[in-house]
Amino acid sequence: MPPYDTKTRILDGAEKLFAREGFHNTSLRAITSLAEANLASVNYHFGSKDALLQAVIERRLLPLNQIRETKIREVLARASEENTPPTADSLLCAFIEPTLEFSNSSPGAKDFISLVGRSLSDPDETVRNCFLTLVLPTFQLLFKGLCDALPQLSPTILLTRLQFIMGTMSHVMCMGTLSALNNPALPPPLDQNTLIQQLLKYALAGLEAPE
Amino acid sequence: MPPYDTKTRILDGAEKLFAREGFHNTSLRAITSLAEANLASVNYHFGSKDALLQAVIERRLLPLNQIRETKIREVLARASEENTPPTADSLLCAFIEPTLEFSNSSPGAKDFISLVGRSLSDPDETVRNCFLTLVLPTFQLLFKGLCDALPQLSPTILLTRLQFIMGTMSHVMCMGTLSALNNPALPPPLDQNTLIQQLLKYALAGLEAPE
DNA sequence: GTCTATACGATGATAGAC
DNA sequence: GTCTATCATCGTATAGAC
Repeated sequence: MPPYDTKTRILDGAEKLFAREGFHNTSLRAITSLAEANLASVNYHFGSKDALLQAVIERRLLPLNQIRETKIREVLARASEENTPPTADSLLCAFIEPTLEFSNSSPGAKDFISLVGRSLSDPDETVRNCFLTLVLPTFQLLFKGLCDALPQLSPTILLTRLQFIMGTMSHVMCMGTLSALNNPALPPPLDQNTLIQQLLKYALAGLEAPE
Repeated sequence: MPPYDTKTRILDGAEKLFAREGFHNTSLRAITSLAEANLASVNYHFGSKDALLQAVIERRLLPLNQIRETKIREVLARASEENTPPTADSLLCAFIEPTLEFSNSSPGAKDFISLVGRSLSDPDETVRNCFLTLVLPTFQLLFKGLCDALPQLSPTILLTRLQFIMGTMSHVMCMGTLSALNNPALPPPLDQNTLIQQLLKYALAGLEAPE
């Protein structure tokens, strides 16, 4: 691996291996060997394997959520300017679309996306909380916006459906590296751009369904 | 643990621990100590830890899928009797509702459901394939029925949306044992029955959205 | 401050005695 | 069928070199 600093080399190696092999199936020895670093340097720089995962996720998710929040705030500002409620479509778009652009921005980002997709349903609470804590502010912003956009729906129902959408998203994000349903009896899968477009349409219809 | 046979005691213990602690965080020693069996008996009866997981999943998923398939075939038969296409609503219902009844049928079943929810997005391909192979026949039956129910949608789009629904379902199934989004700023979560009802409504709206 | 070498307890797996 | 003994590998901790 190129001669940038050890900490970054470890982060890059861990991101790749965690996403491809899973957190628990990736040994620190595999990471340090890929990153050309010493085994003990992980504990020196990050403290533990759990903390390394947290660092891997934070490095990319914080900027991504910042983009999402900016876009959501833009939608809210435009709506308040025109004195109309924001549309659910534009809000959902502001949350989902940056994921796609981000995923195409670098090779490591694609690995990262599927890693995040999995983190949401990881049995280890440490892993889940690491992810949930980071998205909660963005999630709440989106939720408040949607309450204005769809006042005919109760907040409880809205929150439930928003969680459904998170489930759908995390599943789609995982599927990036999955070769799962390639069955000859079934039609071939869509490319990633159309997939995200379809996801938006599906999620919006489910969100707006009458109560 | 009661004196039924070792194999079953191991299956029960593994089911509970896999679901609660996750597959990789559960040691064979923890399972055998809970099942009051010897460490080596796992490898004797099942061959490996992976194979044990497969056995745990198969034991419950095969009967569950049989119920699902029976219900789906009933819907298809009724429709063909009346010479009308089946409704997407009744098909989706036949697939999703048995999950709920099954989950309430025994304490072990509830653990099992969240275990299955996770298996779908497990980074380990062995784990995923173990699950996917078992649902594929049921999935294909459902898919064919939906092609008749919603002829205005192309099979590719239909399959994509069906995968979205699987993602949503697996997320909901996980959430059973998750204490994730309990935030004071957000409304409290729904009970499981209403949750499934809402899931059905959400999934149906997403499935039927215009193309 | 960074990094290395090395050691420790726990894990999944297996071979062979009973 | 069951158990004991043993093995390689895992995450982690620490002492000390640069």
